[in-house]
Amino acid sequence: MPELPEVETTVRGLNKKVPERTFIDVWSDWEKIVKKPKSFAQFKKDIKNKKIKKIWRRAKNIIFDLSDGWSLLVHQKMTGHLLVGEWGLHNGQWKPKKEGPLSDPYNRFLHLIFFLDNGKMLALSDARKFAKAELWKAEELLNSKEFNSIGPEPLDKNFTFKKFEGALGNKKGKIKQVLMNPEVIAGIGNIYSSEALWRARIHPEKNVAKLGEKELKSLYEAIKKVLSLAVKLGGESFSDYRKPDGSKGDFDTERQVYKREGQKCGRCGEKIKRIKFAGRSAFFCPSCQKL
DNA sequence: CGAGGTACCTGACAGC
DNA sequence: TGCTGTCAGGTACCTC
Repeated sequence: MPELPEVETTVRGLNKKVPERTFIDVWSDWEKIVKKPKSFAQFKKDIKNKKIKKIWRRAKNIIFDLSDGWSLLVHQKMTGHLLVGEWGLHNGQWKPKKEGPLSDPYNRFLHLIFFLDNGKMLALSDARKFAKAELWKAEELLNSKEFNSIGPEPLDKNFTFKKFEGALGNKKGKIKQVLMNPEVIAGIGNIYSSEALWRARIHPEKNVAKLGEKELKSLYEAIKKVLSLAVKLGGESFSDYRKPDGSKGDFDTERQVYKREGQKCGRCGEKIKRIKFAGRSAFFCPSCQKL
């Protein structure tokens, strides 16, 4: 699933394509994907004729500011991604109208499609159906508990080292797990936590309380660097994630440890290891990242 | 409160 | 070929 760089890439792509467009209709073969309002029929009714103003994100949530003070929130979760293009229905299957990036097999799991007033469509492809869409009154969303419990944005200008230290605060537990907690810092998931820790030469299982000032500083820098590099490259597409035009992101060349078990560390040549804790895989170099 | 497990789902792939 | 098991980018919720 997309992490911060992939979500940011999606937002930037959408902002080039859909502002000023109006929703004409919505289709779904998995109505449960809409969590708010509870009834899909109501969702359909509510979103009709709403105009898209701009798209932004908070953590991994994508928010469409709509006319009349409404907001559409989409979370892509593990395998979801938003696409803009044109599809046609053939024997119950949506097929892209033109050959190209949208024909990529990972783009074929369309479960929610918004029809726009220019003939194009905004579609959510999601193999695992974990993604969600919610329609909010903008003010209600901004004041919601879930929205306000999200940690600071690591690419914000005001995300200072002090703020980073403050976010980690007196957290206990393994650093990788803490980095992935959305209430601590926004947007970091399994890939970029592993990648940042490799760059900072910190073992993923190191206890937060045992990190020295120097380690914290290099981790802070590593997080900002790896995330902004990934944004610049349009994110990671080794699996399901695709940009809004259906094409792949280019972070793959920079991937040092994630999903590289058994391959050589780009720094010291040692074999990358995979361990499991907190129900997730962690990848690291046992020689560069010691406990 | 923290840690750990489960739930939500389906597809890709490895191994037999 | 086809079956089985493992793994998957997230996060909410439950229990101990």
